[in-house]
Amino acid sequence: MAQGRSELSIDSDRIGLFLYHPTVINSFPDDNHHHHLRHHHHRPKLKFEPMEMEPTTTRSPIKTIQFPVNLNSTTTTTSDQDIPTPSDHNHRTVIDEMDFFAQNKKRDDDSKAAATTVAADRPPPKLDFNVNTGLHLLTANTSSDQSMVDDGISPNSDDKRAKTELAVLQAEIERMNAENQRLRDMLNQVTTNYNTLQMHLMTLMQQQQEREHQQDDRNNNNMLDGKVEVDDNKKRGGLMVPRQFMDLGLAAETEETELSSSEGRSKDRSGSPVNDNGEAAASKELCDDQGREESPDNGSSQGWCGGGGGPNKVARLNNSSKNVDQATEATMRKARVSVRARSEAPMISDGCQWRKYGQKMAKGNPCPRAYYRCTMAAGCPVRKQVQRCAEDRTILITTYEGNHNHPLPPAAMAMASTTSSAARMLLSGSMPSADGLINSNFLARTLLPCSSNMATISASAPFPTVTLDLTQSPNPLQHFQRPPNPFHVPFPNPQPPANLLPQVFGQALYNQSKFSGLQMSQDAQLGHQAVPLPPLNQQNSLADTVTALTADPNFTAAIAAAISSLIGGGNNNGNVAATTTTSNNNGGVSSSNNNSGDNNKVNNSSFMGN
DNA sequence: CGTCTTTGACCTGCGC
DNA sequence: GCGCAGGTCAAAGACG
Repeated sequence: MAQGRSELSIDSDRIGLFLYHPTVINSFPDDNHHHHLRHHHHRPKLKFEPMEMEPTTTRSPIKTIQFPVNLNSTTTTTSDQDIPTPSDHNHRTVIDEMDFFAQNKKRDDDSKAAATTVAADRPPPKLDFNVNTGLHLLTANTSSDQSMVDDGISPNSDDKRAKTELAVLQAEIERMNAENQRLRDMLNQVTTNYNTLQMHLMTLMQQQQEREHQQDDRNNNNMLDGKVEVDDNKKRGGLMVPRQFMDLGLAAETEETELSSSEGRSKDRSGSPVNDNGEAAASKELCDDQGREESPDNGSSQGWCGGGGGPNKVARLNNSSKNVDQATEATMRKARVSVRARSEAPMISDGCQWRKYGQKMAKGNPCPRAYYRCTMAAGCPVRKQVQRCAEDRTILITTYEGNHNHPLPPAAMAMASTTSSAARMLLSGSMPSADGLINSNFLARTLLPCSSNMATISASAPFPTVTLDLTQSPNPLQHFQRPPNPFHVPFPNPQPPANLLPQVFGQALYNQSKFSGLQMSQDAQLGHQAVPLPPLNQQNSLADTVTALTADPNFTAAIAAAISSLIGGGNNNGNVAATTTTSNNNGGVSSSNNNSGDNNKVNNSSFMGN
């Protein structure tokens, strides 16, 4: 809570209309969405065409035929082949399919719905079985079965026809699948780009706020009223979020107020800490004050109920759940999204409220690592670690882990969606591999189009981690990221320390070397540059797209609408789903006895604020 | 007095 | 089995 208060809150509402359409809270819902999207174009055909649509001559015979056939055959046909029983049902289904092909062969005139429906009544033609088999095979995906049945039963001529069509259908299906995959990738790219843009906007706004904030502080030093206002904000704490919800287009006033409040908080904090010793205290203050950059990570762990313990506890929680989900959840829970950003402000708020539950000196870094837990909802599993970069303490490294199990305020959506997207992609790439390796190519290409040097993937880390480096300005957004910032004093060099880049990119390269993606060779070539880059054409096109989008004042609305329509408003759903799962787990999680109580209190307050 | 932060202790996983 | 490091817990203190 305290942090929530002190955090600089950035009104993301202005940035995106996602607010009401949180796209990425949960990875699973997204997956579903993607899946849905994947087949969006074709599925309807599959379901409905067989009966009514097929006959239509307007469509290409191949497309219309393919899916209808598959659907019909899947359930009934499979049984036919497997068990060649002369049951009426089997014949009927076969007949349907047969007629369907017959139509194709004959042409379309006869076809129409009548063909399918009527076919059921007709006696099964001789060839039906063969054709049916072919269809069935397609649906079954097993070529072996197909060949077996075809060879044995069908006459040569018909069999050849069936095979030919089959081959055509298969090719078409493959093509469709490829197209679906492409569409999925495109959607991911668009989503990620959008999220990245949001993050950049947040960063920019934060910097601007810092400026304003400092100016306000100067002014406020002479004006007590200003402080009073700040104090009010502190007391309100959670109200900040509600305000953000309410005022999508917050005026500078709000920001200033929040900023000033954040300063006050930072002061409070600096005073509160009991110092062990001079150095420690100094480092703590430095880290604590500055170490609040966030991005609610939606990593994607539905099952992770966040209760106290580490993976072991997670396992315990998931014991009751499905085994399959276990592995997935565990993997997802491990997925982390790290955000690197320069920030002199005491903290940056993404709209979430956090409670600090621990601090630890990490090896190799003089700055302590702070552990925060999301307190916006009871049992929210999301945690974040905040630590300053050892090489450049002006850089805040915030690592998010877990998935929010509650609706996020608009202010939190930007970071949440960004991190969740990154985590989701990370997981999507890593899931197939047992060792948690990541398809860095895909992810990098997805993340990088907008900012080629912003995103890195680390598979060598204990957990699959995506690092979003906001310390560098992406090409398309340079004008964005580099506003004259008087408060950027400590950072004469906007670029990260020279010794830092090798680590980040070297890791990415190392990871890339592990993968044999389609563009492996390309990445390898790019590897010399230590910057994974997407194909130039893709890069350019995306850059242009991003530029165009940014130029459009309504781009966020357009994107949000498009994505939300595609995803089908999974935001809240995802949250809800996560909540239910979490609630179950919470019992176990509550192992953090006192914490649970604290969380509840905190939650109440936060909700009241909301 | 309630809430939040601090911080030492504890737990767990991992490598040797 | 031991030690190390990361991560978490929870009592105590600080703050409003």
